[in-house]
Amino acid sequence: MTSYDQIMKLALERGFYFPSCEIYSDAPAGFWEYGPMGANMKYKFIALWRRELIRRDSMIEIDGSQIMSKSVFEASGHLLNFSDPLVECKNCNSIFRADRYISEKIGKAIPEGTSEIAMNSMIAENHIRCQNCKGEFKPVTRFNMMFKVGIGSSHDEAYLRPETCQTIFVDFSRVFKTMRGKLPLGIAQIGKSFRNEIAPRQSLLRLREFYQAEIEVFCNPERLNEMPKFDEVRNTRLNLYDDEYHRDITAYDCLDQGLLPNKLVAYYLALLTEFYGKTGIDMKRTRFRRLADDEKAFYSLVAFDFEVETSIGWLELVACNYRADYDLKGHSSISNHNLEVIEPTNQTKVLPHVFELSMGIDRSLYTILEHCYYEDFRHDDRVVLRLNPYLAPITFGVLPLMSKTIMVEKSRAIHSLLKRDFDSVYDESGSIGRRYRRLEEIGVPFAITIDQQTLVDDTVTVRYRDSMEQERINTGELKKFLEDKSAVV
RNA sequence: GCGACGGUCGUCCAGUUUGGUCUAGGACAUCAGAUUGCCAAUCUGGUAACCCGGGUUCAAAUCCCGGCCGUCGCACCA
Repeated sequence: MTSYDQIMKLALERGFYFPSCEIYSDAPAGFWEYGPMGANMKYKFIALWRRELIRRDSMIEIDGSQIMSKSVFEASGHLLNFSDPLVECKNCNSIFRADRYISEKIGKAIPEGTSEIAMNSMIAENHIRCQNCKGEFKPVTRFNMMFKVGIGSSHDEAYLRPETCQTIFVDFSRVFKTMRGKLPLGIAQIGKSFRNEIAPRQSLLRLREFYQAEIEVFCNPERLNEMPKFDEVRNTRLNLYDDEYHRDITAYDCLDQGLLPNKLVAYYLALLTEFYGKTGIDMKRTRFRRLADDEKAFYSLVAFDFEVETSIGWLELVACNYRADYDLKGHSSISNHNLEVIEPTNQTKVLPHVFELSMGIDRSLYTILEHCYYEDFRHDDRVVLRLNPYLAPITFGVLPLMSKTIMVEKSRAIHSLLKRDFDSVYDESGSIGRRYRRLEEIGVPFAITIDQQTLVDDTVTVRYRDSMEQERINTGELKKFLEDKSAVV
């Protein structure tokens, strides 16, 4: 069984995630639910993200609408660019990407933005037919990956946002003013985005409805190397990959050797590296890959994907795009609002540029599960999810050594003292060994066991998931003990 | 979206070839009880499934058609 299958099995059996609407046979692909364990883990992942990125860098966070008006996506370019021209064979229904197919057949490049009409004439003039069955093609159509929705009784045209950042851009002016912003400023958002993928696959890795955590750093393009806080991360080590690997190289050296364009970009890539280092992902299996021009999104000037190696290959977790003034310029022009801000040092107006860190939460959670999954062949092949305590969906379990004794009553009392401060479970069912194994499998880092001695001196044992070692703790000190042990370090 | 293959308890699998013996079987998991009392012990009992819709037939998990989902390949992935 591959690692992906093992994680899938664990997710289904233990309530991390499972298909949406699964009791109905018309449940569409690409929609998944987080069960109790997955939802808890997601909350903790977000808490870590806030701590290590938002608070650390003094960013500000908003929470915007998922449905946005048509004009937003005219301005953002998604109505035009976020779609593919397709041709379909009348005979065998094969579907091809129209521009690429024509260009392949006539040996000439088809420019972006070529109209459907023009492409239809090219097909006719060059007698292009289906390569599978020689059938004729239906007229070229466009498939837009945004979900269209109708608002109100008149069904006014609007769309589910295909990326969370568009709300940040349209809110930028008000947020910047009301929060007394100064460049560079990170504005962040966590939420759902929606893309009508043609073929969603692999559970959490390619969804039609998914969580993003996006950070848009607004900056003055003239001052990308004025970053005093860069010194905090100058020795942070990154893995870069362009034509060749540059492993374990400090942020400072990346700049020095011209591998990264400026201090602002280097600073945020380093910050992101430090964040992911705390998630339990094996950083030796990660890299920032610089994208070639033909791989980049239409709005991106320079792009680095933060990728991680998993059982199904390299997986993109974060897209880091230098979007320049693409978005603010577009929104400014379509909305007729001036989105420039004042640069305080010389009182000049500037339209900020944007460097974006666009993180896929679902993919990140999957990767954490996979990298933390461990089969301990020295102890009955036990399965241990070695999650960092601050990301574990459950922090501890309370277990009476024996059921049907006064230990049960004592255990419940101890659980009551702690359950409001932590995510926890109480379990008296089955042998003590079986209960430890159940907790290990869902990554519970600590097991508190109430035994004979507890009744005598009010101490309990705390068992560590990974080492299986135990230590005795006074019940009065448990809360502090657990807080200390599950703190982010 | 195309093509190939597949879909049976929470999970994995048997049964489908050759329709009836399937009131659908097993393992693990889970629940209750007994027993034990610090690392998946044992025993007893229980809960629990034929992806959905239509068709053929005296009879469908099994054959046929359509849909949905999954895996892989192609294409797609702003």
